[in-house]
This record gives sequence, C-alpha cells and structure tokens, in this order.
Amino acid sequence: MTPMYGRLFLVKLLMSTLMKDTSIRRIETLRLIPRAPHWITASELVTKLDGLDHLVSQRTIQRDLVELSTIFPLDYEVNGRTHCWRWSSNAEVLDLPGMNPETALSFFLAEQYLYEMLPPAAIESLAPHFDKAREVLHQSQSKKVDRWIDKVRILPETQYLLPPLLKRDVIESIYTALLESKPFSARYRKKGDKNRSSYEVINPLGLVFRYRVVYLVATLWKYDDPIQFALHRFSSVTFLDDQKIHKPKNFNLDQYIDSGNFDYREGGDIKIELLFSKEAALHLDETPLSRDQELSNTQDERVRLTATVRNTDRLRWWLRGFGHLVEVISPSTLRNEFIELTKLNASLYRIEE
Amino acid sequence: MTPMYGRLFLVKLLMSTLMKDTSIRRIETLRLIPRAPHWITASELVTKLDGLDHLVSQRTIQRDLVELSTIFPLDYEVNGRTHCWRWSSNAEVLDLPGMNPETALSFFLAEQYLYEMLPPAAIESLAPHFDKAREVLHQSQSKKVDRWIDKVRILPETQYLLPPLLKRDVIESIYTALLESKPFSARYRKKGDKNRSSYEVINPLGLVFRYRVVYLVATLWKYDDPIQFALHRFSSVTFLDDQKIHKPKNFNLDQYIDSGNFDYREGGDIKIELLFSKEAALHLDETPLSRDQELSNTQDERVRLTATVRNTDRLRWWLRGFGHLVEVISPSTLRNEFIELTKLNASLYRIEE
DNA sequence: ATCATTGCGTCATGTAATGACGCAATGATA
DNA sequence: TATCATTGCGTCATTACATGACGCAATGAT
Repeated sequence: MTPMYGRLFLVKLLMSTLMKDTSIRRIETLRLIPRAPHWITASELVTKLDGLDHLVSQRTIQRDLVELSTIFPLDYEVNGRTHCWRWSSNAEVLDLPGMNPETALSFFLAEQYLYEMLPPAAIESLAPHFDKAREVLHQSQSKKVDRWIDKVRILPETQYLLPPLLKRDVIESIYTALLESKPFSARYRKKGDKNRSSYEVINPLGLVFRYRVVYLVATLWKYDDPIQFALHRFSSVTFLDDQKIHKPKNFNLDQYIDSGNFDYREGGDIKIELLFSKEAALHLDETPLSRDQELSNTQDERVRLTATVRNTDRLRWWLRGFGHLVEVISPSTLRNEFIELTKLNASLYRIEE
Repeated sequence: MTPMYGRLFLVKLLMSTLMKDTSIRRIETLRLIPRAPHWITASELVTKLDGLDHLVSQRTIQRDLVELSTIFPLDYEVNGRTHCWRWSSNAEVLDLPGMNPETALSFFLAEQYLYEMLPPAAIESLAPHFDKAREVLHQSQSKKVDRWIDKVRILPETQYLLPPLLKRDVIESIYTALLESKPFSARYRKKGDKNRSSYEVINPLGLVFRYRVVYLVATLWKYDDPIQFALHRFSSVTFLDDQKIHKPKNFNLDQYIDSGNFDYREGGDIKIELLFSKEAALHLDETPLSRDQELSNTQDERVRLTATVRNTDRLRWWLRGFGHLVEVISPSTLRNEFIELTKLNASLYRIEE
C-alpha cells in the first residue's frame, strides 16, 4: 500500500503545483457565488473550491472576496460574525467568451418571441442575458444613430393574451420540487372557485407549458391518476421533506399529453390534400408542411398541396385559421370535419340560402 | 497646466497600482478572445487591453495566452510569425455568475420554443448557452435518474413548418450590413424563378422575422420605395464599402409593417363582443384578451366576452381558429366579415340547405 | 459561562508575474 | 534580392504579490 499512497501523494503534489493559479481560482470563485436571492459564506466556498482542486486557506478566500468585490458587483451581509456573499441582483452576466453581435441579436430576437410566449417568471431569470445582449448591440453600433430595436421586428403568429400572475416563490418551489422529486403540500384555488383549498400531499410529475399558462401534472396522496394544476392558482407551497414521492408506475408525460389531456392529441401520420388560394399558398413554398410536400396549380387558379403530416389538433387550428382560403380535400374524415364545421358556422350565423 | 498634469499623473498612477490585478486582466483577455470563426492576435489584445486600463507588455499577453490555453479550450493558428488565437468552436460558455438551475430551466424552455420559431442560423449562435443549460440541469439532479427533459413539455400553438435553408455567411453578412448601415450587392433568386438575378445596390433598412422566414426590407439604388427580400433567397452578398447608404426619408419599420405589407395590419383599438362555447372560453379566464375583458354566462350555455383589443389580422386568424366555438357579435363590421366567411366556406364545400 | 467559528490585522516567505533584452523567423516593401 | 518591421520565444533580474500561520476580538450556540 505504501508505494500506492506515495504515488497518489505525488500526483496530489503535482496537481497542487500545476493548479496553483490564482486567476483560475478567482474565476471559479466568481462562478460559485450565487445571484441575488441566495448567499454563500467563505467557509462554504473553501469546501466547494477544494472539490475543484483549489485547496487554499479560508483567509485567502476572504481576501479574494474583498478584492473581487471592488471590481465586481458583489454584496455581502453580516450574519453575526460570518459574512455572506452574493452577486447583487442587477449584476450583469459576463460571458466567457464575450458575447458577439450575432449572438446578441439572436438573444434580442429570442426576447421578443419569448416575451409573448413564456411566463414572466421564466423570462425574469433570462433577463441578465437579454440585458447583456442589448448592451452588446448598443456598443457595436455606437457611431450610428439608428438603433437595432428600430431595425428588427418580429411578427408573432398568435393572438396576444395577458399572462396570468405567477408568484415567484411558488414557481421556484415547484421547480425545485420537480427537480428533486419532492412531494409538497399547497394551497390552491380551483377554477371558478373563489376560495382556496389545501392539498396535503402533491407528488409532482411534470410541467406543461402551454402558451402563457404553466400546468403541473401531479398525483395526490397515494393515488395513481395524474391531475393538472395551473401554477398561477397556487398560493403557497410547503415541502414535505420527511416523505418520499409516490409515483404511478410507468408514467410518461408524452403519453399523458398525447392521450388527449390538454386537448393536444398527437395522432399518427396522414396524407393530406388541400386546395389553397394562390396568395395563401405563397409562404408554403418557403416553409413547407413536410419534406414530401408538393404544390401544383389547378385550373381554377388555386394551388393543390399534398403532404404527409401528423394528425393533430394543431393542424386543425391552423387550417381553420385560413378560413375560406383553404379547402380540405382529403382525407375524407378531415374533409367531413370541415364540412361539419361549415354547417355549424352557418347555423351559428343563421345563414339560410 | 503643470499641477493639472501632475494630478492626472497621480490618478493614472493610482489607477495603475489599483488595477494591477492579473486575474482581472486574464478575465478580460478571455472575454476579448473571439469565438471560433474569428481570430485575434496578441498585439491586438495589447491595444484592446490598454483601452481597458490594463497596460502590459506584449510578452505578458503571450504568456497569458499560453497559460490560459492549458485550461481553456483555446485554439491558435500560426500565420507566418504571428499567432492568432480564438476559442475553439465547441467551447462552452462560462457565465459569471454561474448559471443557476432556474435560469438553466428557462434556457431549456426557451430552446424548445425557439426551435420552432427562429431560423436555425439564429438558434445556432445561442447553442452554447443552451448546451450550458442542459449541463447545469444535468448536474443539479445527478443523483436522480429522471431527467428534466422527461418532465417538461412545451405545447406550441402553431403548426410546425419546415424552415427554409439559410446560408450562414449570407445571414451574417446581412446582419453586419444592417448593423453598420452598409449598402451591398447580392445575387438573389426571385420567387417562382429558377434563375438568380443580381442586384447592384441594396440599401438595408430592416429585418422582419415572420415565423421561420426572415425578410430584409431594403431599397434599391437611389429609389425610395422599400422592397422585401426573403433572406434564404440570397445566394451571395458583397459589401460596397466605397458607397454610402441611401435611405428614404422618414422610413419607419413599424409604419411600413402596419401599412399592410406582410399582411400584418395593426389597426386601432376596437371593442369586441364574442360568444364562446363554455370549453373554449375556459382558458380565457386565465389568460385574458385585455385588461378590461369581461366574461359572463348566457342563457344558452355559452360565455359572453367583451374586451378592447387591437384590430389586427392576428385577431382574425385567432378567431377563425376557434371554428364554430366562437360567434362574433360586434363590432358589426367584424361580424359581417365572419358572416361573409361562412358564406364563402359554404359555397366552398357546396353546402346548400 | 464556555466553546466553536469567523473576520481581520500582521508578518514572513517563497514564488509568481512582469518588463527588458536579444535572437531568430517571417512577410512586406522597395 | 536586400531591408525592415513585426512577432514569438528564451532568459534573467527584480519586485511585489499571494499565501499560510498566528493571534485577537466578536459573535452565536450550547
């Protein structure tokens, strides 16, 4: 054993001489310090840095922290005798390597899209990156007067709907509950109900994001059937640290969604044939429905489209959106759906002819 | 002047003693080194770092680069006598402060959304951040078997359409042309045309992202009327460095879009009244159309919705998507549109009753 | 009241960081 | 082809920096 020990010791020695780089250690330190809501102490940093092969004395960490805080926006709080450190909440992100203008533009675009699509709480945690992107874009055109923001525009496809208000601590708690597979109890306001009810044991299984609403799929107590909860209806969440999560066997989120919950069926592939008006078909030449899509002109100035697509509710919403600019030819089941829809609409608007 | 000079000298001295921190300089160095396609030389770094109050000898930079490349994935290329440095293309991003799990989850979500919404070239430049996010998510649940990817699902609203292929150098060139307000010449394949035509002088004005297609709004030569180009139809772009950009007076991208180009009119506010079926109205309780939205039950088991919204094409697409689950009551102009639509649909499917 | 922990001041020490200098290699330019 | 500016790199001397060790005072837990 002795030579083995000796060898390990030698490696350790080599490592320590090799890794004895203050710059690296300080970068690691900066990465270990959490952002605003959370804190970290010097002694915690010592152990964490030790795990990263940076074995230094606590005094060194203390000195590092003080020195780094003169350059970087680090806050500290005195808890008795120990100092807790963190990045101040408005601290910008520093990327290594630094953000280039193309990436910055992509971030800028992403922000525009996500602003309408993600719940605000999720956007909030990306905000430092978006801020950074704006800063980079601003710098890279410092000479010019015109701003990127005036030159780029996103045209969203969907109607803008107001997001439900989501409590920050609720979403964070449920994130961690899901992440760490912890059960929790919560207060929840049911749909159409003014009062809140309590749920003793909620076993989180998955999160489903649908436009602005976030749903938690979970089971109660020891039951096996999954239930949906809208996240913004939770008012408080308490972890049940002493209990273990109860999961139904073979639960699969995809299967759960595809089996029709959320009105979001995903069927098999179907071959569709559609007749578009010329103007409506224009952009389908650019962005086809499928790889095997084929377009051809008809005698009556329309465009015939054939493609193999998945048989989904989304497809129907999309087709209905075109109104009279598309006629569904086949499959006949789908055509019948649209004939039926037209009849229903006719009776809705009392059209008799 | 002498005391003033003396004072400045003192400040400079103070600065230089204060800022003499190798760690900071190395972090700045890492940020200045560009990512894969581009290179930077040691002497360029010297001048750039000098601008950041890090005046050091070129030899020091050379030593820094060699030392940093032992830890970070830096590549170098020998061009004659000078070495060019860059981050290797597969280098991950390092964020300061490090990415926390919540942010990582938001990135993960953003990736799901944007994968369907942004052109692939734009997503590509965000890829390092998405990779980082996946890594963080992976780490933060190392003990558990189940992965985030199985627990989170996005339900997109829109039909999936294939993105057009966009040449990487084209999009980059047009980005910079727009960013720096440079005119350029290009080869472009017109819609429905097999051959490419050349445009001598294109003055870029703005980019419009519409689902998967990116449009460049630009003028030709000295003309004032803006034209739209789909980015994926460009095959090559050449900057005209000697010419100045010609812009029409008072061009405004928003106005251009709102005036009906892109079929994306944005009208004024209108007060709408809709009758929804119960199930369709459910989610409008959660995510209202507007702040003044009001819902009430009707005698015939439907839900009456009133709200003030913008009079847009999006609104119509959205309403049509509901099919017979919504009846437009007012304004009468909008109702008439839907009556007309129903008639057109009826004749489309040859429904006679 | 006791103890463990922490921050901080200080000091000694070794070494890491830096500039200076010279040499050789390279490409640009005349 | 000759010359020159530039660059990388090896080496050396020097300084100041980074670090551990130690002690003291403050603080909260027990």
